[in-house]
Amino acid sequence: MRMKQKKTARALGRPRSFETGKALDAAMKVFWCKGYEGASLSDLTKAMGINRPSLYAAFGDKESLFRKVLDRYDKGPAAYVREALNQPTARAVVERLMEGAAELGTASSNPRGCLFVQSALACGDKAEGIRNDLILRRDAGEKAVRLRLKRAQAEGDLAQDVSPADLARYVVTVIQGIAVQAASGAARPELRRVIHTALRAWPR
Amino acid sequence: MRMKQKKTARALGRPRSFETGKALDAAMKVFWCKGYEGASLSDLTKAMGINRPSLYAAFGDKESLFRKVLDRYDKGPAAYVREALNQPTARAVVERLMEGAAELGTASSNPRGCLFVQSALACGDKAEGIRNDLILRRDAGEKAVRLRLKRAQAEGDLAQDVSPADLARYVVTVIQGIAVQAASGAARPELRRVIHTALRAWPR
DNA sequence: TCGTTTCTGTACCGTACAATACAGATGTGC
DNA sequence: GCACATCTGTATTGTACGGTACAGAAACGA
Repeated sequence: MRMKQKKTARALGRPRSFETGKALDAAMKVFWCKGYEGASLSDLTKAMGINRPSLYAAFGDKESLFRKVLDRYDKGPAAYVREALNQPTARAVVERLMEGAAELGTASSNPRGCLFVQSALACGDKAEGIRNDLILRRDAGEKAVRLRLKRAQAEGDLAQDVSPADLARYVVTVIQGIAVQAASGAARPELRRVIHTALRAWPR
Repeated sequence: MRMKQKKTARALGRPRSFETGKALDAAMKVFWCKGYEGASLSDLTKAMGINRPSLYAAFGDKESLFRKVLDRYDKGPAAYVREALNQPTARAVVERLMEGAAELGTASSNPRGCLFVQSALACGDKAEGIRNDLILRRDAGEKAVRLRLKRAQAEGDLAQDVSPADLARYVVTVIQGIAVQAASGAARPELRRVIHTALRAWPR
């Protein structure tokens, strides 16, 4: 019936004392450093600068908050993936993917490594849903690379005798290895040399 | 003074109702599946078939138990590394390393993935000591590969214009990527094709 | 048989966890 | 100014965690 009160989302009641975006970024860093299980609600509320009931009212429980953080990671730190997939050639796509992973994993403004890889590789029973979600997200990334390589093949940009599926899986494997290396403290120049070596496998 | 009572280690007092080796293997699988933090003492005692005070008497606290498990993993499931390093050529060494990682990570008799990689990539504050220990063990593996490649170079088995350090780090990165893939459910044939692709980077 | 030593099993401790109840604070609309 | 809606802060809940006290059981030597 009435369709007027949705425009400006007027604040009714006491306004929030924090920005949800900033709070999610703070939560992201905590999860990124400590993993899903390793991050306690006290860690989170302390980093976000809010207290527990506010967190629950704004983001739901810990699992719901983590999923919101994952979505934000997708659009923020992990946006380099989309940018890389838009490169004109398959070779450039893969180069940018690997370089982006190395840059993100070693950036001083972020925790090290990759949130998708290290949040719940192995976990207790309570976090299995999260773990499976992360597996799905990693698989989605691999599929996107595979489809991009298939397109490249259709465009004549990639030799017909290579398997886009195999090449995509190799690329994703190297990227995940880079994430582990970054989380273990590898420096960016070392990872650049790893990428240089990895690209020697490019089909010729 | 007297040096007689050490030969047969005669059992004094009530004997153990379990074999420490079997119990450690059971604990290994729990840590392998759930990670260091995700494995609770209840999970461990249930899988090991012993109760809590027996665990503490035999293995110390959780951290001490985990370190004993790591040592056993080194001599058991991870023994393929030493075997691979003994291959006659650098190329064979690297092939066996990658294949061993894929086989171990996807063996039906084991949990998936690699204990060293997924036990504590990211963790809470209490487990940081464990995390650092695992980083040191991974670094030690990389150093072993590097030294083996250096030896190969000295033996004329590896071209002089390649960097053993860079190549070793690439190999370890691929292996760690394989571990992530295996933990995420990748099948062995897929990983074999990843290895085939990865080996195309071998210096020619 | 008895004393000693070591292991087993139950029951428990203090702590930290994720999640919430409740009261007071702070804003909007009328 | 007043009712209402929403957020904040303290204080608390029940539960699961890692770790342990204590009593009884099972082996040995004398």
